[in-house]
Amino acid sequence: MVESEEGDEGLDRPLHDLVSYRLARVQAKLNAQATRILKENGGLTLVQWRVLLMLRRLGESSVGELARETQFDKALISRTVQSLVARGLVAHRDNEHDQRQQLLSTTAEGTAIFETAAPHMEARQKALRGAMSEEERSLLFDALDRLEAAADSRDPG
Amino acid sequence: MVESEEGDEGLDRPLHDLVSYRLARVQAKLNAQATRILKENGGLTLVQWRVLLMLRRLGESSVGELARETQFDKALISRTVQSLVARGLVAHRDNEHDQRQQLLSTTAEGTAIFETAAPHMEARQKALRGAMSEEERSLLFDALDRLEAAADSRDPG
DNA sequence: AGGTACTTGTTGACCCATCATCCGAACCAT
DNA sequence: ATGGTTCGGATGATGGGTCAACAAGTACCT
Repeated sequence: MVESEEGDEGLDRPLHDLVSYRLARVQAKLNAQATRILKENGGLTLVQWRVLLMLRRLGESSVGELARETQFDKALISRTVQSLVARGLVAHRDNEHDQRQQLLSTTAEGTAIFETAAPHMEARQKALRGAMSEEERSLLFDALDRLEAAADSRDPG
Repeated sequence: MVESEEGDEGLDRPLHDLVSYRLARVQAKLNAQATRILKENGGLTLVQWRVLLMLRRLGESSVGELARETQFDKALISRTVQSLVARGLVAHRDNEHDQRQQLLSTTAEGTAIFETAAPHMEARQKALRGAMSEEERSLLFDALDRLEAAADSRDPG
């Protein structure tokens, strides 16, 4: 049932020893921090921010493209784009080659809001990178890769 | 506007280089994995699982205690406990010393469901730990600590 | 006792996130 | 062209997660 030496391998460990728990905690905090920064500097939500960021990188793109690139659910992107259009931060025009999709782009106002938030988000990203050395970050990313792989396996046992 | 040497310090990096983004991705996957395992083995949600786990560790406890120990919001715990009571997995009795709180404990059925899920969750936890060496894990945890600290600072610039 | 402040838990509102489903458009067979 | 399949996107439902407001209980203080 369990390897002979470790009766409390999993569930009786203190929470701060559990990988998944620690990651969840840190991620929640990072998320909260980003959310707060965005709220205070332009009033974007995190997903709205990511969409604007991605539009800025890709130029005119469709909902599907944004979903793929941001790795967010297409339903989430669809709703977020609607909110951005409603706020006048994103414009859409028909794609004459495919009536199913609309091509999205940021408006001048969208760019303005983006640029309100951008320096703060850049500073944050820089601070996060600064919390580790190059070596550590590469090690961290490596470990994350392996965790991600472990999370993908269907039966972890 | 930006430090002289690094025009693309933050926002133009590919997403997989962004710490917050990577963590979010991995955490989402781990979460999805745990959610799936629990759904298929007893039908608990992740929060319900954590509550049952904590009750098993702490014995009879209040909503507030559970919130503190799991580090979840008390509102979330409150609602989760309600769902567990509705399903008959958790029992409550009045605390005669403090009329505000009820003391919660798992029922026999709650324990049974917990034990259905437990081996799978243990195996998962073990697999996650196994994805790294002791050294790497300690390094990872260290890095996470610093990220957490960075996330706590109010202005990251 | 009465007043005040703090604690405990519930509720409502809101956003994030995922899943299933549905619809119209597009593509592709025969 | 017509029928089937796939694709792009929208929508509804559900649960996670946070925050603010609130009611009731408790504690303290005089």
